[in-house]
Amino acid sequence: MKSPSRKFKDAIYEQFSRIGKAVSSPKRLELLDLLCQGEKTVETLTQETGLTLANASQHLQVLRAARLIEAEKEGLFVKYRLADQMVCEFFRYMRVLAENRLAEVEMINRRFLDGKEGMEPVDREDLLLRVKNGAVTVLDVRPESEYHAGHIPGALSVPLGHLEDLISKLPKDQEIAAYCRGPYCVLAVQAVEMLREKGFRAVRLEEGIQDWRAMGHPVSEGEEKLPVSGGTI
Amino acid sequence: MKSPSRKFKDAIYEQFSRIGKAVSSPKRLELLDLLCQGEKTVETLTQETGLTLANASQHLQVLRAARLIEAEKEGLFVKYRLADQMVCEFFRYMRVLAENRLAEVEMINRRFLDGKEGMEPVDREDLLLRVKNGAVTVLDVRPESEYHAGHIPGALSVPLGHLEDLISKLPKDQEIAAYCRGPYCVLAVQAVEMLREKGFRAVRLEEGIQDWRAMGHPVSEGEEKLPVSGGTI
DNA sequence: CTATTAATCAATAAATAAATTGAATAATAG
DNA sequence: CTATTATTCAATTTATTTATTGATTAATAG
Repeated sequence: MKSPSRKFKDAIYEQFSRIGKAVSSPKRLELLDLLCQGEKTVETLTQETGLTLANASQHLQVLRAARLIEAEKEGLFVKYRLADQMVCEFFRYMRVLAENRLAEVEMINRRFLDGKEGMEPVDREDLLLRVKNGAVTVLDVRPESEYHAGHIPGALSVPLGHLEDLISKLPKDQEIAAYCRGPYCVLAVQAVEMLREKGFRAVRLEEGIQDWRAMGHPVSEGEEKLPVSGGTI
Repeated sequence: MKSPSRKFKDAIYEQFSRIGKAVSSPKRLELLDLLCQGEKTVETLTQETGLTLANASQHLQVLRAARLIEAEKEGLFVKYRLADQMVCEFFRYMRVLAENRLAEVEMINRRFLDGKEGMEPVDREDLLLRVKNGAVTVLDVRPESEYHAGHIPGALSVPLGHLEDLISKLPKDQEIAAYCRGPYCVLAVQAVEMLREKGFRAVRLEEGIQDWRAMGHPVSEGEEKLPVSGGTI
């Protein structure tokens, strides 16, 4: 006995809720966040999230059913990627909304960073400016494939696992800024800890590449064309 | 056996998912959409959504637990409102994402408008320009309280239920543009149908006040200060 | 005080979603 | 062809969410 306009509204909000349902699970949000860094196979996503393979696959299918991500088979592997850059921006907006509205987010973050580096309140405006101007050595400590998918111009690709090997080649005279996937990614925190132990002046850049992009800054893809000292070491 | 950084991530994404869970129900999205138009009592929201009172109340509490909305008791009534304008922008972004990614949205919309007015492809850029310049008579056909909470400058408040009474006072010489809550609200569609039956040149402005605001246009609150012919009739 | 009204609470049944397990596909190598 | 590897499917258990019902609370009027 529903009116036509009631049916219409129900149908429309039902559609909107498909997006909501897709982003209502913590694990799916983590998957989305990872895919914002670039395309990945199911296996990679499984390892990064700590899910079982079948479970990860199912979550990915839920995200795909909501048209937030796409899959493409490449040989034995299936590569998943965002269906649209807009999805990344949506996720980012959701993250910022959570940061603004949910005091718990800051609490959890503070508790985790307590004792670790990165807590010291760096002047972020100033840091970002120096990063942009190349006045600091910028390290991208994410896996290499994510660096290739998009990185801060001039940044060196030094995946965390290789930092120990490459650390001797880094310039001692200039300050180092390490960044990774964003404020809730732990790679850069660990990189800075290691760098400081070895006597480097190192700070963590909280922004991920998507934050960088959202601020209107340019993003490089693939290898760096070394102007002076950029590129993979 | 979870590592500290695994625990940290789980806790963080768990928080993000609170937002996602809140917007994973069609009815809660409808409630949010309504609250984007201005604060409302539980009773009003119940009527608008077709929910039972207890059910609406429960959904509102879910939204409140996610800190997306706030409640304030005023006498016998409880008024709910958005906790932050950002919530409205988030909802809007979600809506646009759904429109872009889910073909079903356009299909449902087209099917509903089929036969009704509003289908005719009006030149929206041009219409918006004329609305902004006051070259058309703009009718806000939402309930009066929503008009007061925010409306297009120069628009007349003519709630749909009063349109029949006030229709004789409207200018016949100028084109009329009716708007309501947004592209999926049916009030303006109905208003335009009625206006055309009475011989007016009338078009529907799909944009709601939040779309208008998002486009960077000014929004008026309260009564219109009639410059020439604005304000409530 | 009692009656009225708006809203919430509490308990339940019904529907959905999540994680786990083992089996099934699909692409490729040998 | 068989074996291997990456992924998905299907079935199940468990947990969570939703809508409904009736009782309860809170503010106000008489």
